[in-house]
This record gives sequence, C-alpha cells and structure tokens, in this order.
Amino acid sequence: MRTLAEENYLKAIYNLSQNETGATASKLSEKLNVKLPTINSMVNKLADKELVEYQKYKGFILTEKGKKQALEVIRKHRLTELFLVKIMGFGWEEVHDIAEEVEHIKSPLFFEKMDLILSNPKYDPHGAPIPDKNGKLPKTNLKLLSNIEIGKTVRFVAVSDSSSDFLSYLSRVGISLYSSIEIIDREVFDGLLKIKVNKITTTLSGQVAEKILVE
Amino acid sequence: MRTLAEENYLKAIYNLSQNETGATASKLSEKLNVKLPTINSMVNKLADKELVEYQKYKGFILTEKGKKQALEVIRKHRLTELFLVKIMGFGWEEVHDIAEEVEHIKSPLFFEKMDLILSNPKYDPHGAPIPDKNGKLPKTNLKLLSNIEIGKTVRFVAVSDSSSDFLSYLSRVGISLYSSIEIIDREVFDGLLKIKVNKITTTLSGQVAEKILVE
DNA sequence: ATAATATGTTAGACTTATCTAACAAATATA
DNA sequence: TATATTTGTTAGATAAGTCTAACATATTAT
Repeated sequence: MRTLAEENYLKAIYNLSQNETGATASKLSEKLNVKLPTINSMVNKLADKELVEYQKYKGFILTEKGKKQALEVIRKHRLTELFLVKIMGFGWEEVHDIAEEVEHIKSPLFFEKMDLILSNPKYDPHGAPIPDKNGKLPKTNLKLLSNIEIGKTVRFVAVSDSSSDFLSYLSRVGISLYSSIEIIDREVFDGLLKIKVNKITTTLSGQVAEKILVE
Repeated sequence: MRTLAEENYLKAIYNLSQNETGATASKLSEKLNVKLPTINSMVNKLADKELVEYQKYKGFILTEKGKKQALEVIRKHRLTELFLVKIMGFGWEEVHDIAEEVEHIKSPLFFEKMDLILSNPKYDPHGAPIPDKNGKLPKTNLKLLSNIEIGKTVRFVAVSDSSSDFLSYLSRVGISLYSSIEIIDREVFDGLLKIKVNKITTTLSGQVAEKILVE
C-alpha cells in the first residue's frame, strides 16, 4: 500500500521534473518542508521500489511506474479542486489546501463519481489539465506571460501557483481565468509589465507575470 | 495534532461505550483489527493526553475532552455519509467505507460547506444522529426491533450496522429506512421474527432484528 | 587552480504504531 | 475452592518517516 508520504514525494518529484532544472534533493527538501537527509532516505526507498531512478549526486527522475502513480494522485487533486469549485461552491483560491488532503483518499469510487458528476472534465479551476484514468494529459502549448512580446494579445488559461495568496491577488487586480490580456509595455530591467485587461490598464511585477500561463 | 490512529481509537471507544458492556481491550482489539498489546500501548498514550480514563484490568472511558474529540470525528463521518448520498448520488450501502476515509480530513471549511449544502442535517442516511458543531446530539429514544412486543407497529428509523453487506440485505428483502413494521410473531427459541412491511410478510433472523432500531 | 560555499550523503537517534513472546490477573468451570 | 480458560499487561522488536551532527562532493568565485 502506498503511504501518504510516498504519494507526496512522487507528486513533488513529478512537479519539479516539469521545470528545466529537474528534481534535486534541495528543491524537494524545500517543497516538502523536510530536511535534506530525510529526502535522501525516502528517495532511496522509492528507488528500491523502482519508482524513481537515482544516482548519487545526480537528480531524481521518475520511472514509468513512478510517473503513473504520481499522475494518479495529480488526477485526484485536480478533480477534487474542480469538484470543490463547481459542486460545492468554493472559490478558486480556497481549494488547493483542501485538495491536498482529499487527494490521498483511496476509494476509487469516490473519484469516479466526481468524474461522472463533472462529465469527464479536462481542466481544473486553475487551468491545469486533469490526467485521464490512464494518466494521459491533454497536451497544451502554454507560454509564460513574462515571455510574450509587447503588442500581442493573449488569453489567460492557467496559473502555475494555486496558493490562496496569489489567486486572491489576481482577483483583487481584476484578472480572472480566460481573460484577454494585451501586453502594453515591459520594463527590461525587472520585467515590470503594463497590460490591458477588460479595457483597464494595470501593472504586474515580473514575478507575477511568470506565474501566469497564456496561449 | 491528532493522528489518524488516535482518531480511530477515540471513535471506537466512543462507539463501544454506547453498549452496556462498555469498552474493553479485547473489544477494541477486534474492532480496530490490531493485537491486544497495541491497544494497551495506545490507550496508555491516550490516557497520558487525558483523553481516556484507564485503570489496569478495568475498561476504558472517555474523558469530556476525549468524548468531544470523538464526536468531532463522528460528526465528520455522518455529514460525509449524507453528502455522499444526497449530493453525490451514492447508495446508502456504499458510503460507510468512503466516509471512514473522508472523516479524517482536517479542513474545517470542507465540512462546514457540507453542513451548509445539506442545511444543518440532523440524521445520516442510516438514521444515526449527526452531532452539531458543539458535539450535541439530538436525543433519540430508540428501541431494538428484537425487543418490540408482538402485535405492535413501529417505524424503522436507524440501523446499528452500516456495512454494505447488511444494508444490501435489507434492500433485498424490501425494508428501507422509515418503513412501518408490524410485528406478527416471534420464535422464543432463537428470536426469529415474522413481520409485515408494505403489506408483505417477511421473516428476519434474531441477529438482523437486533441491528434494526425503531420508534 | 585552489579556496570558499553550496549541495548531497551517511550514521545514528527518536516517535508513532504496530507486532510476538512471556507473564499476570480475572473469570468460568469442574 | 482449585484449576483451566480467557482476558489483559509488560518487554522488547520492527518499519516508516522524521531529525541532528559529521562528512563528502560539486560548484562558484577569486
């Protein structure tokens, strides 16, 4: 039986692997809030179970088996987030933490029912794709708002940070999922961005623009 | 932070205390599927935390603090069961095991939302009372079907066993919550019961009659 | 290229929740 | 009432997941 800790390691390694930098011990340590030696001993166990491949001083990568298990948990997480928003009436900024707990429920029936109620949804409330039962992800071609050329207009389709703080901030400045965003200007020095959303001009910091995914 | 195991011990001790026999080590051991010495060491820990009172070779009883915590978990369990049936469309025989998992979710918001959606419900799908936020139970005056005199007619309001096997059996023989049941006859030897439900005469074993609560 | 710094690893300890083996007390039975 | 049986307890072991302290390797900067 997969433990809660194992599921969290698999998910974190999967998520870190999506960045160019890959999954390293110190990044995992920071993400999971455990000390470095803990990462070491746990990753060794995961390697014994053939869920990650690991060589000393190199990073970690998931095996096919590990990736499949990570995607199962991610599916549960994202289905739950959508269920919480669509069926239970939560705001998109409230659901991440609750889903972090619910994703560890074992009952397959529970999530199959969510899937049914939501009619096989493809995206969670933050625009992230929901893996299907076989772990397949709808492939997306997203760009960072921070990389879009001046003058272009793009559609805001996802965030890469689902924290309450970040999402509340977006709501506060009037940016919501699927808004059209026109890039007015960008400061070269720090990436400070002037944009137009719903005819209103706003300024976003470089850090924020890096967390906004558009197409 | 209360652990999952702790929550299960508190709940089990609470449930056993409702019987006349009270909570003993062997009954807990059977209910939780752990060996006797495990019960001993865990109950000692709960006693250290002042959640149960315990003297060697006597049974266990919950302190006020322990009872309050047990009722919190029971509230989560029963709210979940009702949510699963009413909002998600599960059958009453499917929800017990799922609720055993969901009851350990920490997020108070999650259960407050269920409570809101269900409009402060008083009873779960098996007729069991749902404790309110302060741990207060609507008081009920239930009797066992096995103790009702011949000739009386009673209303089936709850079961004391929410297992899928038992509930499926009841459905199969055409008995559902809130049915009127007339006691036609009872065999003294083994409690075998002849009843009339919806104009149909059926026979129930003594064991089954002991799991049916009526008023 | 070497020293300084940052990152990763090993060893060993601790806590929680479980187990088995051995023993003790309480209860039932002859 | 004495013995047998059932029930409860203690001691000590184990696995999972975490920690700190000490050490090793890689990376960065001079």
